Amino acid sequence: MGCKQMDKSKPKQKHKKGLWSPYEDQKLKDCILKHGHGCWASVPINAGLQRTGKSCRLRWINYLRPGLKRGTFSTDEEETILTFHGMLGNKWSQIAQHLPGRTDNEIKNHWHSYLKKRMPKLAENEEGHARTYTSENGESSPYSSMKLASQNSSKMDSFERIEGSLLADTDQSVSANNEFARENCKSNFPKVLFSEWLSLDHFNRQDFKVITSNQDLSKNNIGCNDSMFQLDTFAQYGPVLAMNEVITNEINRDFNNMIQQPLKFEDQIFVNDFEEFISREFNRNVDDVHINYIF
DNA sequence: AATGTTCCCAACCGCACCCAG
DNA sequence: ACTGGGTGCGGTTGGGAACAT
Repeated sequence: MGCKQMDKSKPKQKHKKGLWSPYEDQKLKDCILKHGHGCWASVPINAGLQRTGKSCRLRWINYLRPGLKRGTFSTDEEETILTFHGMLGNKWSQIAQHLPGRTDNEIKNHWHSYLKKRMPKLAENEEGHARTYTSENGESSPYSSMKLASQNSSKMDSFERIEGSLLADTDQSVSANNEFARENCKSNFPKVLFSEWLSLDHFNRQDFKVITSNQDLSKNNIGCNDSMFQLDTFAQYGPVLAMNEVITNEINRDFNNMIQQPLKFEDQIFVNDFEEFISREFNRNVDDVHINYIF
């Protein structure tokens, strides 16, 4: 860690609280777009904001970060929340990893506002043949047996494929899941895939190559045959981005300048920069440059 | 229209964890 | 081994919008 930009000799500033103004948002956004966030404690100083680094981080993650979905949750998203809440309990950040563009805070709020209230109904439907599932913290989820029973659903399939080895190795699937989630948080599991302007149908071993800050990995070609979820094979390679090989060589230098460190979730801002960069440099409509998030 | 109540969401708070010194 | 700073997470709260009376 070690935030070298911090000036510890500075007298304690009175930090502003409460809602963020559009002006503050812009300042924070500009600052992070320009410098990245690096050490959050230094962000308010760099941005000239009278906020704590913690507050800046929260504002960025929950509101300003590119790629965030706003608006109401789809039925599919709600289903996902219910499914993973049944498995993980109140592990909002882990649940959020399965809902691209949604934040843990948003999911948590949605849960308390809507989904929790639906639980009694779901539980009623389950009455009589409920096999209560107990999460790691001892919470029982009356609806989770239903969810667990639906492990053949596509969502569960994809989840299990990603976590397959762990789940297969133990009958303590809950702890395995949590262990995986912990590891997943710590690891540099690929967070983003540039599919560029090709559809995923074009996604194959020839078209794509891995770019990484790790030189040892940069030689590897990694691809997949048909679906996004086979990208779990990427996991073993650490931080990766995949993109059309046609543009790879041309942008490699600029890309490496942009990303000096392994990717973190918050580094999606660089992705956004990169998207603009591609569209500008290669005369593509920015709408045709697609980014797919992998969780 | 005025007032009271409920609901939702953004943001804060406190704690745990990690890591460098 | 200990300490202190930074980060991330989950619980909670406060304010404002929407709704009811």
